[in-house]
Amino acid sequence: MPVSKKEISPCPLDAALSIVDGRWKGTILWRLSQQPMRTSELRRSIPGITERMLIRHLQDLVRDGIIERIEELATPTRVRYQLTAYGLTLAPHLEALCAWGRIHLERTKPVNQK
Amino acid sequence: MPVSKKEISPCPLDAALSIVDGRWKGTILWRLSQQPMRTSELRRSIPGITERMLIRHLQDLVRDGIIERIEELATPTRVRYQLTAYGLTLAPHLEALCAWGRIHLERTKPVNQK
DNA sequence: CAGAATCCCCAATGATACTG
DNA sequence: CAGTATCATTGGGGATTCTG
Repeated sequence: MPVSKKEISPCPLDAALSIVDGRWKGTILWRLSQQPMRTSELRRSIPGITERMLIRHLQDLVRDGIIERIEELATPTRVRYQLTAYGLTLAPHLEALCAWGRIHLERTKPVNQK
Repeated sequence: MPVSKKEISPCPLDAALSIVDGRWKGTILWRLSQQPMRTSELRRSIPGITERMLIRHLQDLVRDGIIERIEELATPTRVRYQLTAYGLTLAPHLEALCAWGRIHLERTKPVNQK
């Protein structure tokens, strides 16, 4: 039986990583950890993402309790996404990784000196 | 042209996440951050992983400079893998995530009370 | 024992059109 | 604007076999 991706390893690191597992989740969380954003703002700020994946990932993150969906009252539907209190407990670790990633990018950059 | 997975987003968080992106990389790094291990030890300690993916992921991590491959002198080939100095700079962040993951698992556990 | 080489499937992602 | 519904594609990764 095909085991769903993260079930056979009770490794807590995998549990955490599964939250950000998805082509665009890292980027999305990166933005939202800076400030709450509306759906269209997110889409525009993430070049290349499709509407489908944006919504899908946002729903995943909502389901996991990391972000929350706020409907603003307006005639054209307006929705804002922002980190939850729980999401805020994860954010610092992602920021740390982010800082490491910056160094990693510099370290890697010279390679693509084509 | 199909953009290779992590190129279009210069998001440093994604850069860091790409390192641990792979079905078993989290688990592998988790073990190796505890202690250096031989290939067969790793395989035995990670139930479910196939030889193919173990080797593949190990090679990825070596290429990324996170771990290093040490050939021990012995008649039956013996290889040991361990974190590099660079990998050691990443380890603390993974451990932090790991700690968060433990909490997350507890938080999630009640759901699977089948 | 460590690793390479094939074959192949399916879930994740993309593209696109549609709804309230 | 936010979200849904389909269909097509792809590459990650599982199963298996082979080599030194």
